[in-house]
Amino acid sequence: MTGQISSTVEVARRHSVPAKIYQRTRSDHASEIAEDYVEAIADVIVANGVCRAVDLVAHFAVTHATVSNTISRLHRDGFVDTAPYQPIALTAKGNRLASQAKKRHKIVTAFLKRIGVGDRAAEIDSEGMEHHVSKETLDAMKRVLADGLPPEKPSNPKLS
Amino acid sequence: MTGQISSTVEVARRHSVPAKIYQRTRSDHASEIAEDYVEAIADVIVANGVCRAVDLVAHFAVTHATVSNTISRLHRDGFVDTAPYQPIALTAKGNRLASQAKKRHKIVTAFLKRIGVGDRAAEIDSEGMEHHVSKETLDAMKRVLADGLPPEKPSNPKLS
DNA sequence: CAGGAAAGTTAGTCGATGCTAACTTATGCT
DNA sequence: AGCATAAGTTAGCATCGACTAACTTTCCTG
Repeated sequence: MTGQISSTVEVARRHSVPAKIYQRTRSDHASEIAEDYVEAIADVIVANGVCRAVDLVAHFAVTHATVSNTISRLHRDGFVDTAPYQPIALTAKGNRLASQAKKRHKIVTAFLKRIGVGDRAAEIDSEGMEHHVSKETLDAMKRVLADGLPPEKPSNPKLS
Repeated sequence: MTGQISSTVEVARRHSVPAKIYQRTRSDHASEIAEDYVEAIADVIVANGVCRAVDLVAHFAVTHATVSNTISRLHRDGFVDTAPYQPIALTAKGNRLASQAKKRHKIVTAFLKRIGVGDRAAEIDSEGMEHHVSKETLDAMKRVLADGLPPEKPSNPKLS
């Protein structure tokens, strides 16, 4: 999966930024659903004591079959602990991922609200954005929440 | 594709926010790649006069085969205009999407830099985030860029 | 202008994510 | 206890996005 990529990236270095970026974007994709699921599972457990597949069916608006498949993958990848017809629990690994995702999610949501986005849109957008926010950006958001906007950078003095 | 979703969403209304959100996330997914591609194609055309598949191979660090497939889909969906062994042009529809994506991308990048994210991370994160930013959030970003942070909402005065 | 390299296409494969349909297991209610 | 309904699983299919391998077309260069 990495063999001939290096050469392609090599070529791409002549270009502005990209290439590597899209690699990242793609591999992230895989784990986005994992994050969404473990986060949801954690929420349901808090709310109901246990999490059943049917809760996720409702949460994600997909069919039972899809949830079943996805849970299998999560189980295969060590995020959840479950057995046929049993409730779904998080493993340590799953729990770590869930709480990390939740933290990030909260910050992004709070940040969006802080910059003037309405509650509803903030909820929705943070859902999509959270998976693409790097540590650096997250830190910047935290700083803004705590201290407000940083001073404007002197990068465009010639413009004024 | 919509038949039994309505009933599932119905069920989901008992829950907090979700359900519909994830529907959106999924259908967005399809168009994310379309956006990335038309944006890249537009850039390459500006830079080189024409865009060939090989330019996209470099840009996205994927194989020729993948680009070929993707271009076929874009053609099928009316975003690009091309023929075998010919350069790739954007249709009116493709152009519209490209310039819209580019605009959004620029705003997100500028915004991230403004809140203190480094150039490199701003480029990378905006790539992933741009597809998940609603008009409302985009407007909020524009306002911050123009006028700074809005006054803090009176929602948490008890906290201070 | 011929031949080879570069560019592009096609065929076949894989995994993720979704679906429907059909089946099995569990539960709950009378 | 016994059956209907709810919950969960399995099988089979489709699409997308990626890959490799093999082939074809273009185009440049000697």
